[in-house]
Amino acid sequence: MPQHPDAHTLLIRQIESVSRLDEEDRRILRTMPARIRLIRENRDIFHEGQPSSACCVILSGVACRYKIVGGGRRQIVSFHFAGDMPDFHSLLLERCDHGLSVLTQAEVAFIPHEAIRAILARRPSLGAAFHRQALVEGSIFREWIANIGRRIAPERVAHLICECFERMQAMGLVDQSTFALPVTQGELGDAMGLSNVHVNRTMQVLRKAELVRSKGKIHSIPDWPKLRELADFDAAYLHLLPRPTAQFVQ
Amino acid sequence: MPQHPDAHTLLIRQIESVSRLDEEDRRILRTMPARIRLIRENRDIFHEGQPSSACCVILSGVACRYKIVGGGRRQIVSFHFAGDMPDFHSLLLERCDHGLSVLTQAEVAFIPHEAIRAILARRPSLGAAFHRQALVEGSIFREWIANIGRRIAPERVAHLICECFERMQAMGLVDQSTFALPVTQGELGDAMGLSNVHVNRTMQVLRKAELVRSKGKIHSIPDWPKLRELADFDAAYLHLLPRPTAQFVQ
DNA sequence: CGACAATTTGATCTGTCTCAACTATGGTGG
DNA sequence: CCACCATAGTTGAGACAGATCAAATTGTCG
Repeated sequence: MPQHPDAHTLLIRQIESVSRLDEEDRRILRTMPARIRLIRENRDIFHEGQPSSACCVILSGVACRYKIVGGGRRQIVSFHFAGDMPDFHSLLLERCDHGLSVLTQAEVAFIPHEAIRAILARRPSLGAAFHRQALVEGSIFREWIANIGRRIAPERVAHLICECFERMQAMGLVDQSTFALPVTQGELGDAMGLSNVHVNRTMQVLRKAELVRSKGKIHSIPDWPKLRELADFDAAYLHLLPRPTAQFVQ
Repeated sequence: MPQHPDAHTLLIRQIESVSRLDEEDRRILRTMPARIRLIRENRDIFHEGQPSSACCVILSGVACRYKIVGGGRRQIVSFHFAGDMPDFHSLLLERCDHGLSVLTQAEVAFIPHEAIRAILARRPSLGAAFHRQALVEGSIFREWIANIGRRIAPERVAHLICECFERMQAMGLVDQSTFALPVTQGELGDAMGLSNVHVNRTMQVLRKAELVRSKGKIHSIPDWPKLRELADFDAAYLHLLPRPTAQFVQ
């Protein structure tokens, strides 16, 4: 299964989708030790309240952060793909206010806090890069708030699809207009504040309008401008850097 | 009107509600130049897309960040009170993806980016404090996502009230169980993804249940445990430090 | 006192949820 | 290779939370 670049390459690629690094930054990032673990579908990487002594990097598969609100309802607050470090915050915040779990089988690398602290102390430019990551993450959260608060279901689902597409594209996880989003409709619903049933009906609408074509969990977007328009999607909030020299050939 | 501590004191108080600073940190923060402006009700401090060369600190009044989604619907993504610096991100992110406006007349201090960059370069501990701020902000955003996505109106409104209460209390803006939230019901609705009408009806429910008592925009909470329970509110996500030695006497 | 904004009330409409059944689909063991 | 099972997707019917529209009432402030 490990048919993908190593942990450091993925992490660096992800950071560089948003921040500029120089050769020395990359070199130092590569000095961090990483322990790899394979995690089975639907397992938690950590759960709410749990302290931790390492940050993780998703190498393959999809993870999500979620909160459980009164009555056991679940809200997914973010999705994470290869290269993402969903729990940098554990380095600076003691109590974790949410869970992190894996929606598909996934490989995950763990980097000890001390290793990260060490490189941050040594290289302020990396501190700034991680700080920028946190700010971009905040920006994405704001967009989700607007999406859930003020958009009706079709726009909302379309918007999420656009976001996943753009983020995965930045990581080289998209082939043409086709990408894998191995997430059930129920999970999509938990992310968008909708029921699984309504996500299903909404997806049908999008498919009938030829805005999305799906077989199983592989989706393709035949008409990006039209989807984008329906979704009211503007990628600016992702703060992606213009693609470097454009070769993500692994 | 300026019946409040100065910009630096407020900013320091706010940072210290979440991060530990030492004497030297505080001293250095006080060296930053701040230009004060009085901003009239409902004016923008900046709007989406606008670049900026200073960060602002709210000294009095209430500000909010908002996004406009297709069709002109507005979503407020955060409220800001005295001491808050709602646009630290402008230091590290070029394009701003949202607007910042003032809901009441407000005094706002502007601190030039260079001044902030200078102190961050000089004092890594302050960099970490601002980084922590960003992470806490992210945590609050996540809670808003869960609140809007998965809670029904009464819980949702109650939760927002709890959050404002706690945050304002941490800044010494609460008297007993009474605090001023000078925000219209329409604005509350824009923050919670509800209509003004429905906020109105929901507030009536809360009042009838004796969970909130309001005269105008002054609210008090007669039974905190009960409100907290209805709201499913757990302040952990605010990551507030245990109140220092407890004297916020200005 | 007048004017304007905010709150409140009523009536109606609609998006989305819930519940429940049914149908694909993919993985597993015989 | 197929039968079986569990999981996810799909469909239908009914209920309800919350939106919308419009009017009336209550501040609030010059």
